Amino acid sequence: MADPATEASAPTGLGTGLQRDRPPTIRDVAELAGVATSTVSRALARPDRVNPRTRLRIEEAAAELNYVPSSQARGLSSGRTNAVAVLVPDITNPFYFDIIRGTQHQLKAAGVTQLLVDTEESSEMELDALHKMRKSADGFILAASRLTDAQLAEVSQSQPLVTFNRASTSAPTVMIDTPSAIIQALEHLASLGHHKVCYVAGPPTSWSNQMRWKVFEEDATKRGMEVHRIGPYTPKTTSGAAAADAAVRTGATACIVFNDLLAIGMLQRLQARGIRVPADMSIIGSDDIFGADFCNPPLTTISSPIEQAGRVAVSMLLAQLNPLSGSASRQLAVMPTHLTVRESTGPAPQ
Amino acid sequence: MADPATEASAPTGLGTGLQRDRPPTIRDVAELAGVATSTVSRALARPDRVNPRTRLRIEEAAAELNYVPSSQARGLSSGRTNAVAVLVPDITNPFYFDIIRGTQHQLKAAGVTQLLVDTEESSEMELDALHKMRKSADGFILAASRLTDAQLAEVSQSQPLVTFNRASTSAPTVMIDTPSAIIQALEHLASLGHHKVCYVAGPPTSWSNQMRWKVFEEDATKRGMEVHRIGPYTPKTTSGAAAADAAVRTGATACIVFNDLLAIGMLQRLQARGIRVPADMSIIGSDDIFGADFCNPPLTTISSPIEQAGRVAVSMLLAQLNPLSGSASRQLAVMPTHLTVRESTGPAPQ
DNA sequence: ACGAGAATGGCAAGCGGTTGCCAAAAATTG
DNA sequence: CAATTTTTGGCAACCGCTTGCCATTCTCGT
Repeated sequence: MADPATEASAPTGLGTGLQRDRPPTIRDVAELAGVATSTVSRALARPDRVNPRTRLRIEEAAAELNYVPSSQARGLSSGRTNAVAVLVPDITNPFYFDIIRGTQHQLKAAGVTQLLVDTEESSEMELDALHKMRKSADGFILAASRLTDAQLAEVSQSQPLVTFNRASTSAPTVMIDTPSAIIQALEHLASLGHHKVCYVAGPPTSWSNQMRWKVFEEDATKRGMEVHRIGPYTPKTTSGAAAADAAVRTGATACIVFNDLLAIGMLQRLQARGIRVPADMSIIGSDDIFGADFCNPPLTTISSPIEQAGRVAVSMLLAQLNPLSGSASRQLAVMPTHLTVRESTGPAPQ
Repeated sequence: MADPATEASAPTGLGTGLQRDRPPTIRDVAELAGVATSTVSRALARPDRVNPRTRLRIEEAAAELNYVPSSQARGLSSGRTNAVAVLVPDITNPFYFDIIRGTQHQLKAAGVTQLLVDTEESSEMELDALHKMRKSADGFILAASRLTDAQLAEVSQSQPLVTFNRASTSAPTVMIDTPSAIIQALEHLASLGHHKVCYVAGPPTSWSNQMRWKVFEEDATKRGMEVHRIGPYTPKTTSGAAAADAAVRTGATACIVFNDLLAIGMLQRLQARGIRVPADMSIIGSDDIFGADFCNPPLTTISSPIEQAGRVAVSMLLAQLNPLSGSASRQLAVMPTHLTVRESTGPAPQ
């Protein structure tokens, strides 16, 4: 610019030009540093595209003005939003808190904003969010998606996403090694002498629920156990009572329960009814949520690094967003599981 | 525009112009509806500023194109972002889950996006987030803010915010009625014959911690009780062990604990040490978090409608953002508390 | 010392909306 | 039926930043 106004810039403010009335823009920085806005922009985005000396000047100017770029404007022109939406079926469920924690952590590390959405176990809300936010998020993480394969395939075509605990051929996925987990659990029960086992089912639309049942049935049958199944139940502690009653009625001596929430609810009901756990009935939960270690009795459950899963999901998504040269990004991550034996399982009665 | 291109618009797409290659903009809608972009914008924002017939045409066009306005662009030009940031000290803490749930719920109802931030109990991170996000959020909800009064005052000057569980004269606040809660708890203990009571303190920077202690000391002294105080402890179950040991050492027969997390941790430790609760020692927690009802023994605790508090906070913030004519917005909401007596409290020993 | 190529930085055209201002059209009034 | 007021809708200037393209300026090689 021709204006030599470089230093006579702030008759309004007090002191060094801080405390303008209006938040500083890139233009203010440019002016203070005596360069063009484009240069400022580049200095901030690709520091090596600019002379170190200039960059320094710009950085000082930015610091002095206390400049913060507008993510809005940046997004508008660049097309990126620097935000990722995390869709969970139920904010209320402690299980998802772990994954939220994981994603939050990793996203923050990458300087990306997390947009948290509760889809209320509904595929419609899920689709809706996916649609409405397509412009405000660069990518999505779908935890325990309720979408059909077809929907998932379609959606994943138009926007980067990774699914968690929901197999998909169309999008990168991070999964919990459920089959192994169920087998470990059955092995544990078998070793305790249980012959009649019952699967307490969760939401029918849950992929992992289906998966668990499938493996359960296969493996338990293979072991020559008497197999029962009850449910579906809403995965909340409040559904535990009904589940407990139904479980008792099957005559099974051990239950593998869709998740810990439901399992804890069952524990409460069984205790209320005077049915001793594990003396009369063994209970195995799944997820090892907060509380599983201090409920009464402490719950034997299938543990896995959920929080880490969240982090991995983010990594996979970010890899998809900024494809690095060379290495194709991973399409599938399987998180290991292990059985955490506590006090809700014991030898079969008799 | 003079171009009579109104209907020859989509030689690229298939069928009715859906499925363009590029997401439709307001311009596409305008063209399809045969109006100016400004009209489309108004039709969507202030429907009564536009002729019902025109509006209908526009809505149809928008629907056909599957148009979703870009929040980025909208934000850029309007200055509003339609997002609110919720800052919590620790995502890991179930207490905050409840409030997050509440804010999430109410924000969604208002069509506002929630930006969740974990400040890791640090005032620096809090300030930083406040600063960095000032452009990307219309307002802030600070849960259990760690800022000093001065910082809070300064920040609240430049951006709309409401604090939760942190008194402030400079910003609207929603609080838990702690004094009443503590008094109820002490009353309960007194009625059970306890004379030696101990306050188990949480983070020194926590305003509510200070508040609780103050009321505790006053009221317990007034009742002629022997008052002890231990801590500070990190409000996590893992700190419970140390807290339990220290508590035992004071000789107190009952503890009021900063929060449930810590209380549950203490319960575990006491059990491990063979100290019976409540026979040997009574424990009262605070917050009634998930798990307080099924830990062992179930925890007597101070309950309050946390989730509702989150909703109220959002309402107060939104009222601040869209000042309705007339009614000045509320500056303070105090959520009621009550003691939920479960099994961790009982008669004093002897 | 001269010319080629690399490094640096400016120009300006957007990105997709919003909104103040104004003109045309419609409704109301005398 | 003309004059006036109210609606309705278009124009165009931004909002703050990014980026393709091009003009300078540096660096070197010879």
